Amino acid sequence: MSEKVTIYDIAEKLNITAATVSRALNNNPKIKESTRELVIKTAASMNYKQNKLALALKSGRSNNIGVIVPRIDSNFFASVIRGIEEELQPHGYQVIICQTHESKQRENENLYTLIDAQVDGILMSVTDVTSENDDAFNNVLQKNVPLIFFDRSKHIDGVSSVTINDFRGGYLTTKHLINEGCRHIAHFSGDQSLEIFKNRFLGYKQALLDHGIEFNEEYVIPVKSMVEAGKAAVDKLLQLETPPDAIFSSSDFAALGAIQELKERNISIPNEFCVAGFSNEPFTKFMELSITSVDQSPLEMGKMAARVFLEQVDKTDTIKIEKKVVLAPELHIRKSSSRTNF
Amino acid sequence: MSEKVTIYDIAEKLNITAATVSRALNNNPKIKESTRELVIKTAASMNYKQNKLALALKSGRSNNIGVIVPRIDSNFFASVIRGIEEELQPHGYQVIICQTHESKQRENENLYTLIDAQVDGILMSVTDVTSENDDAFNNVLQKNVPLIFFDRSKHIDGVSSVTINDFRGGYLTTKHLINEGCRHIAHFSGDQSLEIFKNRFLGYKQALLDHGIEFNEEYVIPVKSMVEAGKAAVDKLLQLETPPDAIFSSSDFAALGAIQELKERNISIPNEFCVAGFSNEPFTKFMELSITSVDQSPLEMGKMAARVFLEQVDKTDTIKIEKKVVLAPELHIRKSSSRTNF
DNA sequence: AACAATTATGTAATCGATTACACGAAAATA
DNA sequence: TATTTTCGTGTAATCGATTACATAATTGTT
Repeated sequence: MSEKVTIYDIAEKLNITAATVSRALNNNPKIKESTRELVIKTAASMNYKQNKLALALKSGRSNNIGVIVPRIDSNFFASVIRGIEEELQPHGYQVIICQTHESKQRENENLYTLIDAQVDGILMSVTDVTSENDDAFNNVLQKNVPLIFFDRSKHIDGVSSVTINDFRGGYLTTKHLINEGCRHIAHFSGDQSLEIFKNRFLGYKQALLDHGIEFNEEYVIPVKSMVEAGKAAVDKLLQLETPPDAIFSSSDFAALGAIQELKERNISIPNEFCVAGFSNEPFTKFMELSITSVDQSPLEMGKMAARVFLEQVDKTDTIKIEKKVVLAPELHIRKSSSRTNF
Repeated sequence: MSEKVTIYDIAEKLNITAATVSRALNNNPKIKESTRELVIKTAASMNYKQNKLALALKSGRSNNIGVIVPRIDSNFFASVIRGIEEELQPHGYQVIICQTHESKQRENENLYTLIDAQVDGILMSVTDVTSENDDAFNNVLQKNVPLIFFDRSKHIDGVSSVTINDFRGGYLTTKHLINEGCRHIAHFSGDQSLEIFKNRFLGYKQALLDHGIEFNEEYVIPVKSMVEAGKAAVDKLLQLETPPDAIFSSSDFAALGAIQELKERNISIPNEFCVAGFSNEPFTKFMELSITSVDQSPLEMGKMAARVFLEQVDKTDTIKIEKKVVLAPELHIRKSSSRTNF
């Protein structure tokens, strides 16, 4: 029962052609009103459902868009995806998810796979920008498939991006720490080949400069986005001749690790030491000692990326609009860095 | 440049037929070795990529599978999806994500949309089981598309599911609280029309019974999975004649709210009051007062659901294997309920 | 009434790949 | 050498929908 019903079945039943059925269902104005009604009624009664695959083959558009992220089980990326899905669903697009696990090879595979699957666009957060081999990206562009970067982007001509102002995020946070009286501010930096981390670092540096605080190379520690990494980094910092009195971490997880380590050493937060993170992961506000962090409005970022995609799709192929959307970061000041009062 | 290369282009170049090209590329044994090599080499040199849409139309299989969850930006669901994606990717399947936001209507829409998109299977966590209208589900089954429930399931003949033993989760947690000396254990329950919440409740009840503790209806509070809901529930509980001395919450977020409220009232945890949650959300172990919680092994659940799907797809259509996989919950005992020592 | 203009529908190609069937050529057998 | 197998390839239909073009049916015009 319930074998697939096609427009040919409807046509046969009504003694007309599949072409007429197709036109009737697509509101082609050349169809007699009575025929249209009859076809629509019959289609409904036969429980007809358009075969999207046939449509896709004919039109060359799959109505699927691909999203590539390092991993999906992080609040930030999951929220971005949520935003994308919510924005694109009403337009009839389905979202296909791929993860890179920070592997450039996986990223390339995913790109090729998505193109093979004939997606109508690719929204992604880049995994690795050091590689000089951009074949996979070029392949996407050559195929004229809209490509949009979010959060972690890469400079490629004709590619739009939606990011936050990481420089400003770093600047604001550092300035806040300075305002709280900290004068020896360390920085946990992520992989500086990624712009987001580079910019957070630069914002940090600029804030120091603007407030007459000397930049100290030793205070910058490369750190993975993990609790353990934060602990180890604190250990390292406290061995310095002049240990710092604050940390601006580009990762909430590392910030958490730092706090745990400082507590174990009975260093009082925020009195003796202030800590601020980045990303506004849910746990930062849940802690008893809530953690100051920079919100990246992931939901908004996802929606924005989706909107940029919608603008680019359907545009004349020849014109390449390169759009750079930069969202404002929002510093959430919490207990881990509030000496004044809370 | 780089116009789509088809097997016809290759055929033309080599002065053979598209059929031969197709067979050569598909390792059909009837093709002369020399021809095969030539075709493969030429295909590579022309940068040929198989059009998956054409293949999908011909074969009726899209190589996409749909995943429906209430929301993606929750650690649990995101992790399940991660598991699904990792397990299915090597088999050439792409994962399409849909969210219901706990709306039955959205759930139905998603089901129809995925079927329209010709997915090869649907893995989902049910949103609402109260509804008697199963048209959307029946539509899936009629179309012979494998349907697999994970976590939140629903009894439908021929539908497999992967869940955890929620009863046992509830039982273990409650027993643990009893072992810690609690005798008045309250329960934050989710929507009991969902089996997961029903079973956690039943496990809780059974543990009380088995340990000679009277079940008190007043101690069971229906609670949304939100921090605020937990606070309100505590407020309510403390007004009882005999307030409880412990809470087993079916939500980590509500458990967190409870802890916050108890702290505000200067009730000491775990000495005066023990709290345990459910889901093992990342924040539960990050808190200074870490929260006892039940782990649902979401990654494993996702992988398992994917494996069940792989078993069912390609099976003779007539045989309906109904597989019920039940994973073991794992209680993570933490500070919020550890009176003994930690 | 004869012809033009309009409207509705049919015919057939197309999207790109797969595959049952047919057929010619080469190899094996008698 | 004649005949049967085997092998390799070509022919053409198919998946389901869309659409340019052709044609039939209807209406309008003089």
